[in-house]
Amino acid sequence: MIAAPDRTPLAREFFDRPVLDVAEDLLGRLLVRNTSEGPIELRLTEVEAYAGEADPGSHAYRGRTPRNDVMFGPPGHAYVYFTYGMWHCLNAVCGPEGRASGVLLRAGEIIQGAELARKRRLSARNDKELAKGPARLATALDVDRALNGTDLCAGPDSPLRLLHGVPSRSDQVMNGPRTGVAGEGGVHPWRFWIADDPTVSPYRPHTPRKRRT
DNA sequence: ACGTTGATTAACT
DNA sequence: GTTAATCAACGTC
Repeated sequence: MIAAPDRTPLAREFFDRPVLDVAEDLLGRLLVRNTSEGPIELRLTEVEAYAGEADPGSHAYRGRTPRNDVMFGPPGHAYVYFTYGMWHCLNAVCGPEGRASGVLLRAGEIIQGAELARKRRLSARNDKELAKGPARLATALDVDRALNGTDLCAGPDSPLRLLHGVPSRSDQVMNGPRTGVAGEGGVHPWRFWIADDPTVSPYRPHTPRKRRT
């Protein structure tokens, strides 16, 4: 007998904790996107923690700007940023207000609305690739900066929410270095994923860019 | 391995 | 005000 996942939203207090605790605890939870065509639901399988202004890997490292403003606000809200001229990535803001920590939602398994996700991810060769990577996840769920600042703890009519779902057992949670983070920020094993899950993205080390002369 | 693409920001005038 | 380097990535080669 398998218990049905808990479909109540995560409470504000869930996010108002140290970011590493929140990151690990988010694995197995449900991310629900209400689109005009219907809901898309995703079970989180991979995340990364970003620890505020002291973290060289964080957008907040150089202080508060219009772009990262949401990270400095109250926990439990969505921080969506645009990167590489093409893609969006989705984070959940954590910790006490002003701390500017957050969890990047890197990958997941689409468990409902796959037909809607496939329409947005035409290059995906199979359903396991629909949300295998942070920009793929955002694309599959039709997340862009219009959703920046969305309250993830709100009611069922909200466009983007995080529900309790079925949290992963701690003995299935792996951790290691973050993807693509250079220098001292790269030493922290702050990437968390569910062991042996086929929707987890491959690890990619930081690639230094060529300096233009 | 390489090209794509544009917001953001530091470093200039 | 203007410029140029940077960037938590993906798709195609």
